[in-house]
This record gives sequence, C-alpha cells and structure tokens, in this order.
Amino acid sequence: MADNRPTIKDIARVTGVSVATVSRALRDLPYVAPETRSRVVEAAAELEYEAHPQASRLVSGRTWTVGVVAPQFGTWFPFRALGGINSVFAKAGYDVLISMMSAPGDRRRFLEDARSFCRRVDGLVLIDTFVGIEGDSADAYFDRPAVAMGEVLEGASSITVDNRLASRRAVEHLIELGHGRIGLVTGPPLPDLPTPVPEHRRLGYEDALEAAGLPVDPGLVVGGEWTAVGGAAALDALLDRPDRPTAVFCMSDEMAFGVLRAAARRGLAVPDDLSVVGFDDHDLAGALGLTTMRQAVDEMGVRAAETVLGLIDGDPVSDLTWDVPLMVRETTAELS
Amino acid sequence: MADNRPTIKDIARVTGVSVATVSRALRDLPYVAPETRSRVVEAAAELEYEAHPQASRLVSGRTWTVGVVAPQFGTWFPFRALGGINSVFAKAGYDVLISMMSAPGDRRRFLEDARSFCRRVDGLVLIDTFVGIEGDSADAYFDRPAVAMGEVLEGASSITVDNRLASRRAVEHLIELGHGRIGLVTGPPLPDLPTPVPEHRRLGYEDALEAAGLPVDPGLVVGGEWTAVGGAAALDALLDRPDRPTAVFCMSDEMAFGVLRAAARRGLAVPDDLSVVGFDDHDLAGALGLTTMRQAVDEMGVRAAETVLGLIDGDPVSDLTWDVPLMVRETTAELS
DNA sequence: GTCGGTCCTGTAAACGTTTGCATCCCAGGG
DNA sequence: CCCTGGGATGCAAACGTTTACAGGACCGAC
Repeated sequence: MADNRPTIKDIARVTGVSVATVSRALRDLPYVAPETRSRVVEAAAELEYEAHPQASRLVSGRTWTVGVVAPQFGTWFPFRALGGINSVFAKAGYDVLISMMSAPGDRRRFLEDARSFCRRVDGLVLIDTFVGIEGDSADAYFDRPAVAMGEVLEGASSITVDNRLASRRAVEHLIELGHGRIGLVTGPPLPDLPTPVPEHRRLGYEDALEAAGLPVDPGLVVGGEWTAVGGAAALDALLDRPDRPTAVFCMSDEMAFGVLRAAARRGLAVPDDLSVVGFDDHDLAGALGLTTMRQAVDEMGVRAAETVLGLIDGDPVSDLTWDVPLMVRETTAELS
Repeated sequence: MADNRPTIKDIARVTGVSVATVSRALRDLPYVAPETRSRVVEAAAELEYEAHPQASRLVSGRTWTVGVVAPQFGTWFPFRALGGINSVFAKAGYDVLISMMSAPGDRRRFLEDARSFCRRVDGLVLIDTFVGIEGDSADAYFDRPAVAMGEVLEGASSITVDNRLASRRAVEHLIELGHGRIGLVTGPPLPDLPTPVPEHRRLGYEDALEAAGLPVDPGLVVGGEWTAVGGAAALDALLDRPDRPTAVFCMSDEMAFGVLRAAARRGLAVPDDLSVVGFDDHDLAGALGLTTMRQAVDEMGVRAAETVLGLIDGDPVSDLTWDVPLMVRETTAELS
C-alpha cells in the first residue's frame, strides 16, 4: 500500500530548484522563467510525478471533487442524469463522489451529515432531493455551491421541469384526439421523500380537463406503485369500472409500460381501443413506441454539472426550467 | 467557503488535554483514561467536531474512499450494481468515487491514469471493465485491492457469472419445450470494449443445440444494437427467412423487449407463435412477463463491495461465480 | 548613480491531522 | 524503600503540498 511515488521534493532535487518553484511551474502560475518551467515539466513527466491529492487539498482547500446525491427509486432517471453529470466533471478534472439514497431514512441521514459531506467536495448536485420542500434554504444544510435538479431551492441554482404544464400538455394531446374520458395513473407518495411532483402532475391533468370543459372524475384517478407492475394494476382497476376511460395518462413511463402490458393481456388494442401517454421518455419508450413527455435527463445532467462549475467560479445562482416536449409515437390515436 | 469548523486543537483547548490525546480518544485507541475519553467525546459532540478529512488522509494514508468504475452502456446493469455497492460502503463509512466510461476512448483513458485514481481510494470495484482481457493482471494498472465484476482478473478478486452455462440453460429450456429452430439475437461488439461476453453466450447457445443433436444454423444468429430497437430489427431479420424460428434467445432483456414489440407488430402472439427468453432480469422483465436468466445484479454488487472491504482488511484474493437461475414467466410455451 | 519597478527564486510557515517517542505517575514485587 | 513496568499523557515530527514574504537580479527612468 506504500506509494513510493515521487514527491515534489524529488522534482526539486532533480531540477535543482526549490519546491516552491516546482509547485508554481507545474500549476502554470506566473513568475517562472520559461526555461525553468520546461525543465521542471520535463522532469515531472519523466518521473511520472503527480501531486499528492490529499496534501494539496489540505492546504488549498480545493478538493477538485463534486458530490452527487441521488435517489435510487426507479433506476432510470438518476443514472441517466449521472451519466451526463459525470461526463462534464470528468472533462473538467473533477472527481465525482456519490451519495445514493436507497433505503428509507437515507434522505434524513444524508441531510443530517450534509455538512460533513460538504467538506469533501467543492460543490454538489442534488437530484430529486427535495431539500427545500419543508421551506429550508440550501444554506441550512450545505456550505458549498449546489444545484438542485427537480426542485427549485432557495440558495441554490436549480434545473427543473414544469410538471404541471407538461402534464397538461400530455392530456391536451389526448383531448385533441377526441378523448373525453381520460384516466390518470398516479404513483403513491414515496416513503420518506416528500415530493410534490405527483401533485403537480395531477393538477396539470385537471387543468387540461377543466380548460376543455370536461368533468374531473376522481374515479378516473388510480394510484399504484411507481413501477410497471403498479401501472398494470392501475389499468386493471380502471377497466373494471362501468364507464371505462378511452385513454390514460401515466405519470411515468415505467407505469405506462405496465399499462400497455395489462391492456394487451385484456385483449385491448393500443392505440385503437386505448390511447396511452407516459412521462419521462424512458430508454425503452422509443423502441416500444410509447407516446410520452420527454425529459432529456442526460442533457439536464450536463447542464446541472456546468452550472455547478459556474457556481464554483463565482457565477450567481440561477434557475432554469427545462422544456418537456411531447413525443408523439404509436400509443395514441384519434378516438374512433 | 471558509470552513470555520472546530479543529482538534479546539477540542484540546476546551478539554485541557493535548491534541494527541484527543486524537486517540476519538478514535477509540487504547491508553486513554475512561474519564478523559468521555470528556473529549462530549466536547467533540458539543462543538460538532469532525476530523478534517484531507488532513487525516494525508498522514494516515487511508482515504476511506472506494472507487467504482462502470461503463455506461445500457443504463440498467451498472446502476443496479452501484446501488448494492453503495449501500455496503455507506454503511461501512466509506465514500464512493465513481468513474464512468461513457464515451469511446474513456476506457483507455481510465486505464492510463488508473494509478492516479488509485491514490484517492483504498480499494476499487471494476464493473465490466475487462482489464484482463489482453492478458494483463490487475497489478499492471492498480495498486489498490480490487474486485472485478464481470470478468476474472488475475491479481484481483472477481464476481462473475458463467455466461456460457447460463445461455446453455436458457436454450435448453426452449429445447425442452419442443423447440428445434431457435434464433439467437446477439449484440455487436461494443466499440472500445473488448468483451468476451457475447462470444460466451453464443457458445452456450451452440452447446445446448449440439447436446440435443440439433443443427447449428448460422442463419439463425442475428446481430443488432444492444437495445430494444436492435432487438426489434433482429427479429424482423429472423422472420424474413423462409424457415422461421419458433423461439428466440436474446442476449439481453432490452433486446428481448424489442423482440416482443416486433412480434406484436407483426401479429405474432407470444408465446403461442413465438417463445422468447432474455438475459438479465431487467427491472421491467417481471412486469412484462419475460422469461429470462436472472442476474441478481444488486446482490452481486453487495457482494463485490463486501469483498473489497475484506481485501482492504487483508483477506486473500478470491473468485466467485454467481448463479444465474432461469425465471420462467409468460413468454415461453411448448411448441404447438 | 540611485531609485523603483518587474521578474524570478528561495525560505519557511502554514494546513490539521496521526504517531513515535519521551515522560510522568503509580501500583506491586522484591 | 527501591525498582520495574505499564497505563496515561504530552511533545514534536512527520505527511506533501501551497503560499506569504523576502530577497536578488536586472532594467529603464530620472
């Protein structure tokens, strides 16, 4: 475990200059003679020198590390985001530290030692963490620049989507196709995660109906787990009603996949007998032909990472809302 | 950005002992009087003291961080693994640093500065990195204990599945159901990732056929992207042949989903007209009723993490092969 | 020829821990 | 009563950087 790698002293000895000069030369600081610099750089390359991370972090205070905290429900969203986030930070020379919230209680636990986490990073991106939901500002927990994905958070930058508007659009699409009885497949509140997202999406659903002068029937709103299984169960419940909906809007693509499956099982043709629209644009949505609202998660991740980088460099806090376009594919059709 | 958090000196001053004693007291080292220890612990709690991570890392050499390197193709597998891995390390008090390989070239790049990465971690888990494929041992790249998921790697512990055997089992299942003409949907070699996995799975497919005395027809082996879209295209190609297969084995569940979709589009009923078996047990496989070979990725991740912890504590290197059971669901049936 | 600048370099003090070693105290054995 | 030894503590030297500060060399302007 002993690393016998060269230290800055070795470079200094080899090149015959002081450690201070070596340090300056390697970090491209001014006041180093060109000739000296090149000698140092050469020697460093020769010996494969690299500054000991912990040492430079200790004195400079910069960790060159960013933290990403992500929930683990639904594997798709956070991982895609992580991909985008990681690519940006890797390119910028930052390490990425993750803190995943998999078990109930993890969120509280994370928040409790957030300050400790902050010490290890220069900035952080919070995915669906809903820190501000109880009215807190980011400063209540973090003393590093942060950007929140999925919520607007005071004291931090944010990248969000307008869930209410996007849902409204989704339902309007169905209404334009002539549908009047439209089911809503919603997920249950997540344990331990006080998210307003389902609420907003439900409101958007109602907005669309009301704007079109259609009745809002609570019986058409069915909840199930945030999974394909939950979606399937929800559709079953919906179809057991006397006045079946001719279309359903699902709060997530995964639930929509379950709906598609349940429909097939019942012998209902999609989209002829039932139109379905989802939310997310899951990796599989395109291939399965699901009409859905597209959250370009990886791009949002990229943007979030860039925003963190900006904050670290002193940019002011900003809020960005990301567009959620409707992707019309093959699970929606005019009411026959 | 100034952290004005208390240092060990503050604790020392408050309690009237030396910093050395504080350090020992807080780390549960021997030779601290019980009364002294409790005074120190109390003061530390009072001031919310926590050792500065970079400082203690610098001197002790322990980073209390582990690295996880993961590919980003197919979002499902690595993220699931990451979940399992993370939960173990979080519990053990380790930070998790990730290095994701998203772009072609990332793998080489990672390997090139692996030594630098190692300096930041006490150990690492390598997911589908295929370091050893060119005959290298782990020591060629890493000077920290490592466990490889997905390949056996000299100098590191490993957690793998027997892809050949598992594939054979999958195909045997189809054969037992009476199928004789069995298509194989395979993925293309991944750019930049020299994996033997598709090869092994193909061999297993052939093993099963040969053992049953069935002909191996290269025309029944069709490649496509490792995605649902690729799977759909592959099935189309397969069905355009004069002597269609009555069953297909797909090298991944995502491809299988595409196959299911393409079959439905063509009006083929699954499993009545076509049996399909996948590989992975993707999150959606259960809900969609896909018969598949189950890789319990999260559990493998847990085990991998535990193994790293063991290696750090001096355990010897070990190799483990994980069982891949057949999950019979609703996409396979007896040949009618 | 002195003075004030740059430009370059070195010295040494941080940064906040851990840890080897010395010291002190006290109990118990001779 | 002295000696021994181990428990409890403190002192100070690491760990490998960065960086404030102090010079020294050189140059142009007065």
